[in-house]
Amino acid sequence: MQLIKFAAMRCGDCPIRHRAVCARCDEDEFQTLEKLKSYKTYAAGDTIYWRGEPLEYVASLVTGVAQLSKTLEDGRTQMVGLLLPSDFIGRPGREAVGFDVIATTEVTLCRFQRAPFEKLVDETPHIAQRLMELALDELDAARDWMMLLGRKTAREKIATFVDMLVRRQNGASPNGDQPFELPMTRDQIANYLGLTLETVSRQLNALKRDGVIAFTDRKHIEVVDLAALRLATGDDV
Amino acid sequence: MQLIKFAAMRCGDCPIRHRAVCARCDEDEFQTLEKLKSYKTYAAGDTIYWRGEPLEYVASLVTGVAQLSKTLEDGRTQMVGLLLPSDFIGRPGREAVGFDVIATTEVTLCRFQRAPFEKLVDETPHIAQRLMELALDELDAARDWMMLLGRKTAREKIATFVDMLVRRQNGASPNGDQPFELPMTRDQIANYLGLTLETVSRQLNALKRDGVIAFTDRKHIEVVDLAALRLATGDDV
DNA sequence: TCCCAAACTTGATCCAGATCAAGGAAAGAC
DNA sequence: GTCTTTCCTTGATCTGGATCAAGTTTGGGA
Repeated sequence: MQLIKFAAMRCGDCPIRHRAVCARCDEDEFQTLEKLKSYKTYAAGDTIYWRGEPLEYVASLVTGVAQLSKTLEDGRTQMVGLLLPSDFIGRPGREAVGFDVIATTEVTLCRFQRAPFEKLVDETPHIAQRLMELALDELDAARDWMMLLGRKTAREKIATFVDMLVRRQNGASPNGDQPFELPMTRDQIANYLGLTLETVSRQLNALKRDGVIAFTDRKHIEVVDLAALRLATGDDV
Repeated sequence: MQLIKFAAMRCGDCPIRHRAVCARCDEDEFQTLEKLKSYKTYAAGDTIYWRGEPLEYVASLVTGVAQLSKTLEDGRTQMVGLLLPSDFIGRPGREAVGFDVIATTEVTLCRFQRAPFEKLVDETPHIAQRLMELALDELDAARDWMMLLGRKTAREKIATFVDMLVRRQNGASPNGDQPFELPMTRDQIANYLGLTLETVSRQLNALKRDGVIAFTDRKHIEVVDLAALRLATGDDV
């Protein structure tokens, strides 16, 4: 179990140290955080927070993938956010969240109790600023997603999704054509893109037939023609 | 021309004084803002900022309605935000915006040059906190919009849109069945909801036929049956 | 007052993606 | 190993909303 490994980890060794909410903290501030933090691991499929539930902890996502999901009265669901390592859950001044937070894969969080964390935010401009940046990044991502959901075709949606994973997983690497992981099932992808799982399956296979991508296995994709993929997103350059 | 009227306005008399970015400012802070601010009015249809253009000013929207719009390579467009009075344009640490900002109706902005404003934000926790709150409100709205764009039917989209306008225009009033303004054309509504203008027209008239709403004229709607309207949004309670 | 352009409505037809349906492959469980 | 369940693929059909195509209303300008 990973819990033990993380329980002993010091902030200085943390894999998300330079991207998370604590990115700009100095040694003193880390000392405070060390005392406040606790790790917790969730299995794939576990609900981390229920919509409307009072938020006892805020947290950084250390490893794994989690999703923010909304549900309509009749059960239709839509993912409204995807959390990757270094993303933050919970906001200053918000007692609850307006969506369910669900572990997509196994997930480890670095958690802080909300009340003491908010006190820390008030006293630490570094952290408040970083929190603002993270919120603005999410807002930009949400707006791109609105464009995708409102106006893109199924093929464009899939291409955009694959392109996003390439960018986030390969980081700065130029045009990494090494295989990368699809961290979600077809059903979850459909939920993210406002499609059905059948359409996701068909469009992924269409991109493969057209020589844009290739599968290693069902969960691993390789981009064969990055230019074609970018073109297929429909985005303006 | 309204310019003259606004040019002379003091912050204390401002209609958006208690909701805008300056909501929690004290008398001293207002003195600083008075020196920094300038008003500017745009005609309906004018572009206030172009996507990617360096942002010389940040601003609060004082009167009117503006839209944030994204465009795909082939010209399809999607609104990704709607700015109503007291909403803020431009973010600390962002040099440019990722969308066009367009005046939907005639719009008056209260503008601040970006550099001195950012300096002020750094020195004034009130303003930084308020800016964070505004960003988080926009993020919540964006997420509701993602649900709408990804999973709602045309009728649900229209009902949700009308419901939102009722809530924002009637403010706290219980179930205001006085007529209210549709601040946009059918085409703009379509762009907001990820529909076509024909579908917007058909669904608005369907809601009228079903006795949910009534038209005073093409730009003014009255909610006849608020419970039916809320039901038609498809939202969970 | 009349004209014109923009905004809106309404009808007919089409199609992308949903829905319905039936197997097939992979990954745990025992 | 084999059983079971979950995940994925593929095919057939259906449908909500897009698209195409006329009109109609409205309001602003000369």
